[in-house]
Formats: sequence, structure tokens, C-alpha cells
Amino acid sequence: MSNRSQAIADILTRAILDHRLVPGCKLGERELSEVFDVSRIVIRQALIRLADDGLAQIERNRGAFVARPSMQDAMEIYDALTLVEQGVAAQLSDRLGPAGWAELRQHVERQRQAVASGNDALADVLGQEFHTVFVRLSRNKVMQEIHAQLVRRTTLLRSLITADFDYCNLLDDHARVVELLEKGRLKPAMELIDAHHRSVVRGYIMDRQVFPELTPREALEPYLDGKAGEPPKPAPRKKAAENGGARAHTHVHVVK
Amino acid sequence: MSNRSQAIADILTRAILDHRLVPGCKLGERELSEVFDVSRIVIRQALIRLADDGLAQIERNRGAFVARPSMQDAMEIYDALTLVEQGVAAQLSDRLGPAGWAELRQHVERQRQAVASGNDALADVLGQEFHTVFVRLSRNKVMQEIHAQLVRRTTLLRSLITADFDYCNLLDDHARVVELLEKGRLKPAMELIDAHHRSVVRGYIMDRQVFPELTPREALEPYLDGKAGEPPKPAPRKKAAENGGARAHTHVHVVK
DNA sequence: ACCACAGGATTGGATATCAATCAATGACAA
DNA sequence: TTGTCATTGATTGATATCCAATCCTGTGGT
Repeated sequence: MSNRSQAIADILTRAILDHRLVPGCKLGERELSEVFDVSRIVIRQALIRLADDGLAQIERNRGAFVARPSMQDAMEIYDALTLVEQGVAAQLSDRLGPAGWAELRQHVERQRQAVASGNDALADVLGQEFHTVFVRLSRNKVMQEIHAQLVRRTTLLRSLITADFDYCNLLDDHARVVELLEKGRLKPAMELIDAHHRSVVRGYIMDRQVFPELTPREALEPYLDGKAGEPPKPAPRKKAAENGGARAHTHVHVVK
Repeated sequence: MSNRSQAIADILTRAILDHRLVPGCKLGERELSEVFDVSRIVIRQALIRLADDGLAQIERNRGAFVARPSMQDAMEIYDALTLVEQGVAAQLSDRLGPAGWAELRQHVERQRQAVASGNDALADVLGQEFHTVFVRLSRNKVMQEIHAQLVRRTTLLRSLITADFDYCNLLDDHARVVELLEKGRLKPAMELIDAHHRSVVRGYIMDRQVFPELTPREALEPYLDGKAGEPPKPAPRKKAAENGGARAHTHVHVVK
């Protein structure tokens, strides 16, 4: 049993990234302390970590809330993400060894197979994972942490949008980026990364009103239970009910 | 009087960046709580913020210490900083308006005058500030925060090195970067940024042993005093006594 | 010299308590 | 009815005290 507050911060983070805790949701200290069965102080420390990570916002004497980024924030986050991934692409095209390129190709191939076999959920996970693997190959832990934080914030952003556009043409971007980079065609690869993120953020339509649907108590219940809880559940969405359980995610194969 | 723990974290950060609290220095909860006259819990919260920022390291049941980054960390931090500033440079060369270029030129000019008039301390401050101004012109708060965090960590790194090499040829780098960028010569500018940071990190010689010389109580005393304290004092350095009070900093004009 | 054990010191956390501040409620007047 | 103001309740920010777990150290025995 290591740091309680860190563990709780991790659980809250996962709940937010799973869209079980939506932006604007109140994170009351008393309520959370009862849910996790710890004192308020541990909750406060966890909330401080979340706020430092950009996932929560603490207002003095009013409490903590799941962060509600603005459209401006969204664009800045995607700009930063583009900048980071373009930079990593430039580094990789210089320094990546054969094993690294093989890992990238293999990852893309797994994603291709998942899409071909209709396993949209797996394709979704792999699509998210690709960016992380990409940055991991830079062998720079500082860069990895910065990138991971940006990815977390983009995942939070997806709680705020209605993701019902057509992403079919984005599915092959990862493969093409790897292909271009391996051929040494850095500039087109970087432009493709930019276009990739741009087309994502262009599809964003922030609907101001997001309704919780779940109390924090209900939202967090599956993560508790002595950490032997069930696997992370997808977020329940009223509108996207026909989505077959797949999360509303940019990489999911949604045919409008 | 807003958040106590945030205010204390800010003070601790400044003390670390001023090299009054050196890497490895123990940040005991009891001691700090007496120094700041607050409860231990507030100190814990401040230390959590510092740890999240990479400036402190918390070991379970052993306490918090000022972070002691390794040489590997140093290279990764500078790699990340290079990546960020190169990316920002690329963005600015695309989108920066005349007012922005004017601000950059003016800043460089101020630095040039400071160097010319022998005001090494001012030149030092301006040299640090340049990077911040540079990133601020991207008008991306997310990027600014990432960059600021990296800069904090580079400042921490300077506590670990003996900065007695010749940086004369680096003094004009800022001016040349601005000049190249404004002419649209992006690639040379980016290579110059890379070379700038590379030559800095190449001069790093980490001496494992860093002696505190100051207890946290002494180190923090000037920052207290009802926030009306004297201006931030430079760190006392035994060896670099001939340095005329200027901090051991990469941009300082040290003639070997 | 070396190992084991005990004690001290420090952190991690719980609980109870108080002050400060915000928000909702309700009373009252126009 | 509506708008304004005061009271009240709830929540956070912070403190003090206490206890458990763990690490460090120092001592004693072999």
C-alpha cells in the first residue's frame, strides 16, 4: 500500500478519461472521502495532483471540478500535441534504429488487422496506443511524460464533443506516417501529422451543456472494490447507444 | 490570502531556482512547517506540487528532497527543450506578425545593450527571459506552461554543475536566431537552437557531491517576512566568489 | 568484525475542530 | 410580482493531536 493519494488520483484520472466523470462534475471532498473511505486530506492531495495535471480545476472555497476546457484550450492542446509529435518524428527519422522501425511497422500492422477483422474496440485502443509507442521510441522520459499529459487532456476533451463524424480517412494516417518517415521523407510526414490533428480538432463541436448522468459515487464504484474490480467499463452514452459499446473516440470506426 | 500550499510551493520553487536549496537537500516536513509557521499538512501539499513539477522527489517514509537529476535526465530535458523551441520557431516563422518580430528584436537589442554596458546581471536575466518571450509569442498557454516547466528544470540542473567555461560565442545566438527566422531561413535557425542547447549541455560536468551550505531554515528566511522581503538574493557560492555576485548561469559572460 | 534487536525519529494518515467563504433560502419592501 | 438584503447551511481551508508504519541508528552480544 503505497501512496493513497496517488492511487486515488490515478483512479480519478481513469474515471475522467473513461468519461464516467464529465467536465464540470463536482468533486466534493466529503463525498469522495466516503467513496474511497479515506480522510478528506488524502482526497485534497489527490485533487491537487489532478489539478496540476490539468484534469481538474480547484476554485477557492468552492471545491474541485472536472476541468472544462474551452475551445481555445482545445486548439492549444492540439497545437502542442502536433508540435511534440512533429518534433519526435524529426528525431526518429534521424536516430531510430531498425528495431524501432520494426516495432512501429508491427504496431501499425496489428491495428490494420484489428480494423480488417471488424474489432473496432481493439482498433480504438491500438490507435490511441500508437501515439504513445511513437513517443516512447524517442527514449526520452521527459518527452514521454509531457506527451502523455497532452494525450490525457485530449481524451478529456472528447467528453465535451459530439463525435459523430466520419473518420475513415484518418485510419491509415499512422501507417502512412511510418511509411513516409522510414523513407526519410520527413516534411510530408510532419505535414500529415499536422493534418491528422487538424482534421480532428476541426470536427470538434463543443456542446456547452454536458450532463453528468452519474454521481461520482456511481461513476467510481467499478474502480473500487479492493482494486480487483472489473475491467474498465466504457462510458454510458445516451445518444451514441447504437455504437455497440465502443467509446466515442476519434479513432473509432464510425460510419455516419 | 489564497492557497497557502500554492504560495509555499512557489516560495520553495524560487528558493530552488535561486540555488539556495540545492539538489539532495532534505525538505523535512517538521522543519518547513516551523519555518513557514503552518501545519505539516500544508507543507505536504506544497511538496506534492513540487514533486509533480519535477523539482522535488518524495520517497515513501523517508521524506522529500530537492530533485537530483542525473546526467541522463539533463540530456533528456535539454532534448525536450530543443524540440519545443524548434517547434515554436517553426510556428513563429509562419504566423508571427510584425509586432511580434519587433518585440523580439527589441528584446535582443536590450540584451545587447546590457552586455555592451557591462551589466552582466541584467544580461543574465534578459538572456533567460528571451526564451520565455520567444515561447509566449506563440500565444499558446499550454505550450508556455510546458516550456516554463522545462526551463525550471534546466535552472535546477545548474545547481549541479561547475559553470566555468567560456560562453562568449553563445551570447549572440539569440540575435542570430531572430535574424534567421525573420528572413524565413527556418532550417538554419532550428539548427542554431539545437547547437545552442547542445553546447550548453556539453559543458555540463556533474559533480556528484553538492554541499548544502545552508539549512532550509536559512535558505528560506529571505523569502518570508510577510512577503515584503528583500529582492531575491543570489546564491552564495564558495568557489565562484570572483564572479562579482553574478549567478553561475549559462548566459553569464564569464571569461575563463 | 558482524549480526540482531531495540529505540528514536520521521512520514503517512485519521479524526475532531474551527474559521472563512459561498450559495441557497426566505423575509421584506416597492 | 419582483427585487433586494440578511440569515443560515454547507463546503472548503487549515490546525492540532494522535496513532501506525517504516526507516535509521546505535548498542550489545557473539
